[in-house]
Amino acid sequence: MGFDDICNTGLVLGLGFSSTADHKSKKITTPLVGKGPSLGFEPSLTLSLISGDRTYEPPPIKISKDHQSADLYRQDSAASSYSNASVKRERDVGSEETTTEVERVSSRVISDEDDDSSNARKKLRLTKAQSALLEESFKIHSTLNPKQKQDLARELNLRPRQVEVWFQNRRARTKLKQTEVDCEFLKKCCETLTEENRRLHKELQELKALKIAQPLYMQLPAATLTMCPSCERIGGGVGETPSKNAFTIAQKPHFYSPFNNPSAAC
DNA sequence: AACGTCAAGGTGCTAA
DNA sequence: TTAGCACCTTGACGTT
Repeated sequence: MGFDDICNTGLVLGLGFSSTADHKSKKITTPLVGKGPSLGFEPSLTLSLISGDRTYEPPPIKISKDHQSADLYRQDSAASSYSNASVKRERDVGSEETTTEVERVSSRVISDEDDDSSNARKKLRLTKAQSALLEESFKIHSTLNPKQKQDLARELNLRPRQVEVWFQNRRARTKLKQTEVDCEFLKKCCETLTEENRRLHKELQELKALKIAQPLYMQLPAATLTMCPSCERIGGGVGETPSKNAFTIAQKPHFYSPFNNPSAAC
């Protein structure tokens, strides 16, 4: 069952987050991966009727200056990105790496001799040792103060800016991963609630049919019906108002019936 | 060739 | 004003 199918039930499932922390908050003190969904916010699901005229609108796409003058930017970017020789010397830095790591990085080195022959932006790859140390540090603290950054950069033979960028990207990856986990969790919630909704609709139809089938004199007054205690929580009537019926049964629309299976919520 | 990954650049926001 | 961050994007490189 796809998401479109879920959304075809005549109901709208709202996915909300009651945030406990501003998403722009500066400090993320713990890595989020693997801690289950919704750290820092509480997912909330609401089922409501489709209003009919609302469609999903993706967030506005930001058009950066890059797109307006792409070619110019590429030139500038290529020229500026690696103008700092300290980036290019990064390969020499991981001299303690194994032979496989040497192989891994060999094609990425821009030697000083290559420097003036090509302005092309070459991708820096961190060595396994560097990545491992960065990961280890990230586990301890996902953000760095300037001193930690300096120390780590010195230890890794990288520029502080590179360490900073690595942590920024690492946080972004963590957040993306967490978002995917949350998404899966909410999809499951959606499926569960859709199924519950379907079941309750069916139960309601059965109750209505039962009521119609019974002779009028056999219908019990409301006061004699047994209310399902757990349904105290499930509010909201479906269908006609009680005042239209021969009997006024209810403030709570859903009553326990001995002819039906009790609610799964019970 | 298409796609995924990731280092790094650009931009806007916020707190100090 | 500025540093630091999130977010978005680019481009190089590896993999399929």
